[in-house]
Amino acid sequence: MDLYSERGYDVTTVAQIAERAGLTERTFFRHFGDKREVLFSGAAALQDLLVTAVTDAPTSATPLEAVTAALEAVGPMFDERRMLAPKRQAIIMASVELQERELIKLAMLSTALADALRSRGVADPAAGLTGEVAIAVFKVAFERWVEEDNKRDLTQLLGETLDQLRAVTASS
Amino acid sequence: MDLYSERGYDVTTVAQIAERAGLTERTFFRHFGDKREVLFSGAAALQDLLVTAVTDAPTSATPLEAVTAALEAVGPMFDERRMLAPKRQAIIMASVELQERELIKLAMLSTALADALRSRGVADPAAGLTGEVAIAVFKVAFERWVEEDNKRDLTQLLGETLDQLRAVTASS
DNA sequence: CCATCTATGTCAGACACTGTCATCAAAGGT
DNA sequence: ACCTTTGATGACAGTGTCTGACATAGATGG
Repeated sequence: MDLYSERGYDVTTVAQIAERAGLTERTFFRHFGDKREVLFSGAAALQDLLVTAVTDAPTSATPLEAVTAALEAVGPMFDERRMLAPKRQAIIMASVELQERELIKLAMLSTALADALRSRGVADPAAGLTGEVAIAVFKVAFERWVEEDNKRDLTQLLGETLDQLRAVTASS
Repeated sequence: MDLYSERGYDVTTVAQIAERAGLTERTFFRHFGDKREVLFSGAAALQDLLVTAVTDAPTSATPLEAVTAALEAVGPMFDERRMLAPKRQAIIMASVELQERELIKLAMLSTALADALRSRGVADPAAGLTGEVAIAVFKVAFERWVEEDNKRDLTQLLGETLDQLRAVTASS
């Protein structure tokens, strides 16, 4: 991450990363599938958090309420690391390649949420849609959080964005 | 696309594509930014269609109604080419690389929609959120359309998915 | 008839990533 | 203590993507 910040993602070679880490280029690729994956290794933990929150939501909760609980669960995780997240995000925003990786990770979160909802008995068009919508809310809230320099908690912004969602989709 | 279908995306080299097209490898990269872009050159037209639909929506339309009009506008475009779309989608679904490219194209559509909404005077959290939600609806409807082997029109499925969206996000 | 522009070919090279084999150290069983 | 096995690393060669630089040919336009 230091190298990506200093010189930029696309101009730093894997050889340079390996050198600074005191390893071989080959060894780097044994730890990470590719050059981008270094920045996304934490995605698995995030997914676990989301899925267990949905699974543990009360049976009476609607699909939207279940994913709302999941979003509330991940908020604090980011609020704690509010120092690292913006630096990481700046790197990602400077590279299309990295944005692609970020998007597919978010898509994986969406399908994981949808699967968790199906395990709760949610029918199929609704499950997939709710997963997508939850990630949409996360994306928008996270973007604002970074733009505002973390002046407000991500948790709070997630709540506001969920309110906005209900307002926007309210049948007129 | 023929080569990608026959042998698979990742095992076909650009040299093979260039040979079948009667060109040089170098020339291929002058026409397409990379190996994946061949399958996504039509995204620009799709974006234009969406944006103009939002722009041309009546001033009285709510943000959600405006993007609904946009989705209704792109439906027929896919229903016409219902022969080509599944083949293309099968190729994409078989390759993570291609899915990444697809996701970033969809994300670009989302931001284009959001920009068009802002031009209509929609405030900022709502504009971005509505763009994301519209793309979420498109993704879910499109997935069903392909799964069902185009038995129903995409236009119809988009309408149903929008209904599902309102049902799912209805305040309880 | 010349100038200019555009598309293409040719070549060399950087870099990401993979397969393969060798090496070395830690772990564990007898 | 000795052997075996396992896991992590290094060394090395090779393929494929993508880029930069230069040359060439055909089309276009004055």
